[in-house]
Amino acid sequence: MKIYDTKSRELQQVGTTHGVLNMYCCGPTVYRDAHVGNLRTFLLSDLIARIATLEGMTVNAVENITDVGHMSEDFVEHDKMLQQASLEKIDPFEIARKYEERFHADLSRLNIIPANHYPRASESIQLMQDLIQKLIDSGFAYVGDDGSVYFEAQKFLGYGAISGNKLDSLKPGHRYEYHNDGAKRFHADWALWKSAGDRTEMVWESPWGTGFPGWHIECSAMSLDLLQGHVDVHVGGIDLRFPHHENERAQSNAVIGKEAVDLWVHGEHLLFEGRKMSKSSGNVVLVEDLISRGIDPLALRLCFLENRYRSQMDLTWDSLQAANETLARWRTKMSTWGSSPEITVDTEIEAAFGNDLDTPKAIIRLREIEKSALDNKRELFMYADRVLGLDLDRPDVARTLTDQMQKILDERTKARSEKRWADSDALRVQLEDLGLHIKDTAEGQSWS
RNA sequence: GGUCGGGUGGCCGAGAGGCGAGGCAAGGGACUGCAAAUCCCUCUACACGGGUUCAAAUCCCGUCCCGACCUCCA
Repeated sequence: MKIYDTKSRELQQVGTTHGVLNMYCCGPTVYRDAHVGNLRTFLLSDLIARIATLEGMTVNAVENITDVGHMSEDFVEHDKMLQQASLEKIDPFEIARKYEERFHADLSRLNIIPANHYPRASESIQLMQDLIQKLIDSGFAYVGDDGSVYFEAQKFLGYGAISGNKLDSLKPGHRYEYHNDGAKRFHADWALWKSAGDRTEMVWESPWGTGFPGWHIECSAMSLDLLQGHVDVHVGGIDLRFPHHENERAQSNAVIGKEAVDLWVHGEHLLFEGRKMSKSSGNVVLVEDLISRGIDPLALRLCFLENRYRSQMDLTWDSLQAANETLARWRTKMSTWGSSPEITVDTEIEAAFGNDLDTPKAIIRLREIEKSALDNKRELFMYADRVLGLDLDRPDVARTLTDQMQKILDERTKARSEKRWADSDALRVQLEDLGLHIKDTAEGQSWS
């Protein structure tokens, strides 16, 4: 399979190390629920893993859980984990565990296959300290007079290769208020270890005093450790391209003396009703919100798959509704096409998957197959679903009827047999108001 | 100011020099007691101005507009 690499800005063949595809994905920060935009990125790593598996590779996927650190890059008092903890009046670690659990539940509702490892930043402190020490020893990092340890950006040649930013053109304080506190030697230097200051929660002892890790170091530490020093594919949201991935690359490469990551893959952002989904825009949508509107979470997955992962996509309630109906129609048709669990490879779909995850094309092909006269539609759909993960072979769930529903259904059967159409129509409206879909056929009415 | 990516029919969205993707919505038809579901049909576009070419939505130049990132973010 080929995929677009942000660093080289072209399609690259996905490779393996000793026969295993080592993939690292920047995971969630667990101080709140992941919204559907966050989930789009995690779907991206799921797609890569599924396609690689389908192509016969073995996948070793790591996704970190950020439960400490990075939200306080510049303002200690604004640490989001600690803020949320004081808001919910529980221990910050409990907050982290709570939202981590909910994160896994959301992944499962979107049929995202779990990664092999979910390392927590808070449990990788020693790894990070080891890495920081190595960076100090090799002259890439220094201890500031504020007790924090900083990475010296200018020491790493090639800084900016992923984002295209150059150190010279990074203006200090272009969008944020730059505090020259004197500890950093250069404005683009970043903290590897932050001095605790007044903080008493989520802090650790270190050779440089009590403190907590900077945001970027956790990904270097965990990926180098769990993936034996080499990442074949590194996944994350487009916003992480700079500074997070730029800094991560500098740290990792400085430690191992070579390129730690082969391919950098970035997922574009999700807009909702025309605007970037974010807390500040007030348009955050959770998986819960879909469910409460009667939309199958896998309809969201279908919406995502109908758009290229590298394009910003505008999600709307209309598109979710349309996907929900398409999904229902496909499942109904699948059940009329038999019950075989067999798959048949469709070469067009196979090629689309291998060509930079062209799931939109795969879905177009699926619609074509749906309307065709082929007699192995089910097998072709089953094949596509290995990657699409839409549970296309899920049987219709039998609805449980309430006594009231059963009573109205019985009345309507009677009315229909007596050709009292006005009564029949009125009863149908009643049933529909109760949430049933009524179909009248030659054999009588059916409901779902 | 720097770095990315865009502007395609009522809407969403592929395509990347020549055969008008597809979906949603809408309208018409078949089916139905009427519906629903399903199936069939219909409509049609490439931001603007130049240029290259036998041929441009696609390439080149210019203009306008939009979004993202530039030290919080998936």
